[in-house]
Amino acid sequence: METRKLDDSLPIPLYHQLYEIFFDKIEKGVWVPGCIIPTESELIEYYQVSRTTVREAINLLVQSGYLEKKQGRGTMVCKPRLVENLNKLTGFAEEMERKELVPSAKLVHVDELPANHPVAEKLKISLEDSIILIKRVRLADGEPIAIETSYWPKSIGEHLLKEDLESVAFYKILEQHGVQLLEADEEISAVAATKEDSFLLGVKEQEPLLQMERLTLDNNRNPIEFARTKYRSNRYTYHVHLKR
Amino acid sequence: METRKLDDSLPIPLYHQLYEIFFDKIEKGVWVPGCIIPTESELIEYYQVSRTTVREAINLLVQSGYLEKKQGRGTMVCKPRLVENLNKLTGFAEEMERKELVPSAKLVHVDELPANHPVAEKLKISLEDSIILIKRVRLADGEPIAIETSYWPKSIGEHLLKEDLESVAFYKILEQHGVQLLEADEEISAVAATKEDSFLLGVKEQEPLLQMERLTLDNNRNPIEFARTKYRSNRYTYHVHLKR
DNA sequence: AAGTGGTCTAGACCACTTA
DNA sequence: AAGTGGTCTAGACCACTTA
Repeated sequence: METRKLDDSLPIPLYHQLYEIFFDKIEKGVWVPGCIIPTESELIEYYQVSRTTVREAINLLVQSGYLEKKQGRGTMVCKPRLVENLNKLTGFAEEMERKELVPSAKLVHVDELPANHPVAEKLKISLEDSIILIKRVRLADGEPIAIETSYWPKSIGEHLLKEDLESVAFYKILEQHGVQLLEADEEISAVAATKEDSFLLGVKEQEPLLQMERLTLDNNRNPIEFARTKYRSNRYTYHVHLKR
Repeated sequence: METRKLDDSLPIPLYHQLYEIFFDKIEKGVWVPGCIIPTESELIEYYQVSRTTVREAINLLVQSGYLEKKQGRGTMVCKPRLVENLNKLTGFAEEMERKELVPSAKLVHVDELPANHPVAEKLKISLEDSIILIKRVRLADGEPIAIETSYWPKSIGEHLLKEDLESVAFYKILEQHGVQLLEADEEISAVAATKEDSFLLGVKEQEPLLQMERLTLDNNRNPIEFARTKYRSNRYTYHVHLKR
């Protein structure tokens, strides 16, 4: 039996106190995912409040995805959301760790490019500056998943070149050097595997690959990275969560 | 003066009819961004409904970011969000209109499938129910861009079948019938064009296409659509905005 | 002081699901 | 047929903003 009750004297609205009580029950597993919670009538009776108050509390939990209502059937506790890390700016390594795969990298090529290179414009590189290119094959549990070609302003890229480029999560390194990532825009398309792609990834030539071009900005909205990553489509799917 | 009124005989809830009226006023600029809309009392008086009904309608618009309430002051129309069209759940037609292209559709196939079809599980279809399949080629400025195969629970799909399937934005139709879209999850991958794809889109066989599989949920988190859309990758790029 | 939206009650009839 | 949540009404008192 539940002991916690509502307190009319608090400045917190009753429906919000109820919301917290319900939230606790879900968190603590008193209300088990997949099960029907008590009916509105029962909650009204038990907590001695009006239907409006019960419904407001429940609606808050429906909106945040903890409960699901079904007319005629009842109100159910949702299974905990599996992901919700979606739409977050992460690097390959972080993403694979989330999926409980072991990320690694095989270095293909490093270069320093002059400021007249096509990507200089995206990176807003000044004419005296130059660009660091790092091309790697990315693996998960030892299996090649993607080819990642990243371009960095020299001031940023220098931090990376001091590290072991085969074992490194670039974004974590940069954050350790005080580079604060803010956001990124990506363009996603489908491309055919070139001869080199097919060699590096072990796929057939012309096989469809998922290509992602990303421009990443720091907290001052200065570009710090342009990257083109081509994924083996049968090994990697891109997830997006959209709201109306 | 406004002429449009509520119709008690419709199967659409009053608060939803009110929501549509208010939505129109915002869309058409009758209620100007930054201005305070009529008070709850005035709306109650004018539309002859209860406060609950007015508040439910307004809350829908607050939730979708069109209105902003302030206790003691009133309810204000929000300034239109500049961008943030990214990561928003829109249909093909809405998306093309935003890009100032003229969207259209060519119907390929319509069908009713039994509840033992593989997508029934995604749509949480009960065994007595069935599934409406609508397959269309989507065009922008008359040029084929994508093949869209959508699956709907019969109760939802029926609304669509009454419409001209070649000229229609499905999501808008559904919203007119009181179906509130909430969110969607998408999986994006690259696939090779099949023989049929190549015929419908006018591309070579095996050419890489960008494939998007979307499961759309309504406000009660019930699935209302599963859709698989294959885009010509040279004509369409998917944009994503990520935050750290 | 007057007017706004915020919270809350008590009640009614309905559509939908389940037994 | 009984029980669920969905919709709707009429009313009350409150906290907050503005004049």
